[in-house]
Amino acid sequence: MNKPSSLIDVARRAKVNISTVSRTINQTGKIGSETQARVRKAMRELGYKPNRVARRLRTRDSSSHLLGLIIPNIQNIFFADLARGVEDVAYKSNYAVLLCNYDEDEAKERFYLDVLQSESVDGIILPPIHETDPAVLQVVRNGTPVVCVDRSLSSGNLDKVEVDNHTGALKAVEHIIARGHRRIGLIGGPADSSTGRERLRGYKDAHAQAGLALKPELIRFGDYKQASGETIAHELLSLAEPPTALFACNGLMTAGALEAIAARGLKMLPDVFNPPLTVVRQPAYEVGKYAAELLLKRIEDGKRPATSLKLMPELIIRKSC
Amino acid sequence: MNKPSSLIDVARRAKVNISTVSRTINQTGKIGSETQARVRKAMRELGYKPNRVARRLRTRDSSSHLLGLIIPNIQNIFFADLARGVEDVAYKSNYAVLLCNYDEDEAKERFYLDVLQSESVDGIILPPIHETDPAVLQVVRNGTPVVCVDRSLSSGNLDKVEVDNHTGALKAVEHIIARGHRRIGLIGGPADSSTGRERLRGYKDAHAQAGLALKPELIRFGDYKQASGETIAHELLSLAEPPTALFACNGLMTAGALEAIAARGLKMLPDVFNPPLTVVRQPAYEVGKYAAELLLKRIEDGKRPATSLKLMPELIIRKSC
DNA sequence: CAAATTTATGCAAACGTTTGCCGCCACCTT
DNA sequence: AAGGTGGCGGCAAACGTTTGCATAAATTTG
Repeated sequence: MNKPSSLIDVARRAKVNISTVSRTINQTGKIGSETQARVRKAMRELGYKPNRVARRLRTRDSSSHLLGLIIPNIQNIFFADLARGVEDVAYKSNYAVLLCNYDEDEAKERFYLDVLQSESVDGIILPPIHETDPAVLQVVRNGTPVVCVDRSLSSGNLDKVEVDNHTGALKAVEHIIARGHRRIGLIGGPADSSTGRERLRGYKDAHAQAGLALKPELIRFGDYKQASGETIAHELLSLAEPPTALFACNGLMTAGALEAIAARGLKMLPDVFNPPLTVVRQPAYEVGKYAAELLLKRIEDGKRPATSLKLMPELIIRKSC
Repeated sequence: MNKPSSLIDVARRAKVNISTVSRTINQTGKIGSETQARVRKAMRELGYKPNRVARRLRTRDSSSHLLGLIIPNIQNIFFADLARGVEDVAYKSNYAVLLCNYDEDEAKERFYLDVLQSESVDGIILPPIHETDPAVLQVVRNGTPVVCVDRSLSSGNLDKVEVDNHTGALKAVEHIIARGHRRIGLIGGPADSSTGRERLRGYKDAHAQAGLALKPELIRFGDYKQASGETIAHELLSLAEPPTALFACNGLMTAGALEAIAARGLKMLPDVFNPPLTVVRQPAYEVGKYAAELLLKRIEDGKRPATSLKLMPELIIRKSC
């Protein structure tokens, strides 16, 4: 219950002014070495810990050592990995991370953007809710450094780090084709998401490269949630001429599709339909890591040109399930 | 780049003193309704957002509207779910959550405890690194509300919410026994973790209840990581008289065990060894939710008696893999 | 050796709130 | 008519820092 010691306590004990203490801590200004030693000793004896809140209030520009991370849902492994990447580089630079889940809910996103600004975070990392997100643009206009991840913002040239979804899908479908499949079902992402569109493009390009015609009945769009993967898989497998392989556009829909396959598995001869499970590993941790690095650089130098990173996903080829 | 408006700006525009504005916002003190209306109008017009940092600096006691959450690793689904539970109730009460991953590293834990105190969080939720965690006790002594989750702290009667690991393991092993298994391999948690010990006790009690003798060679301890699950599963399956079922003490070790089984699956006749995959679902989200609720209550009333919740895990019975 | 410069430290304002205290006004009560 | 009461709102201090400016001492310079 004893309240923590402040600069004043340290100053009193070291018989100096508080500004001297502040300057020894921050290594700013000229302070004699013997004075510094005395101050340090006092700090040690009192167990002094600087108050980040006061510091944050005082210094408008950077140095608040706090980052904001706004993501749809931490329960999604992609964002958990991403968050971990952010947190790791933040920790290395003595930054803490304020985590916000916004559930693709614009009201929640706005609330958190307000909170983060109100907390004077040094910068914010987030996947914009859609390509022209006015709330985010407002924040950028306020001068808060922002790095976009996963998705991007059409206007405003911001730092961003994305995954090359087109190439990822392309390689995956190429691989499926190479394994001899000719009828590949697509469980796509929402048509209005950039990630969904890019993956669709990869699917189509792979077909084009192989000289394979697209079969419209094999192409369906879900909403990135498990249930839709299951539904669509059922639909596809119920076709008169079902696909011999499926390409699902994210992890949750893949899980749903596997449920569907398992449910039908009993009724089907295993070799009639034995889908090879190959996954496109999103470099989520790396996305977070690079985003945080970019953000820290921008915090240090607000004038540097915006850089845009595109990370390549990895194709992981597994045996059939 | 325009700096945000402050109480002063609002006060000027509404032609009142800043204290009047503050009091209208916080609904404290007596302010006439027409004055309030004028103030609100000014706030709206200026797009005023209160500065949480200044507020936090000023008010030592509670009302900083910030919670700290320190967990081993957000990539662990258990903690991701827990974090989500915390965040959801925090959001409902207009709190934000500062997330810290400490990786079971004491230095990191100390760093983050310092940061959280330095940020004047209203309270902290964490699984203590071990049962007598001096750093955490120090924080408690400083008067910061703390709620323990998952594991508990031996001394200091704190609010805590845990999972009933003993019953969970007991029910799971009972279920396995009921399915006719007599040789059940245990892939246990670390012997020095309370969760590991409790689950071991459940395993043993289930055997005792069924009048089954324990076979020491079937009981092995891992470290809750995937690799150890795989290694131990291989060991167990290599025994002259292998177990007919396995009970792994957490999700990652289960995954490792499944890898091992899959790797051997080709060489084994499927009906010789066909482990039923039944899982004990930890109510992680609920743990986080209740912990946050407890914490908010304690923030409101520091004198309330410490309450201790024990949540029951759910046995989810699946078909064999 | 006086003047100019550098070095080391103190002083006090500012960041944006909250809040105890005081005063004003209007309305009752004797 | 004098005093009391209560509603309303202003004044200013405080929270713990950082930092521009002033100043004293020490050092270099001409």
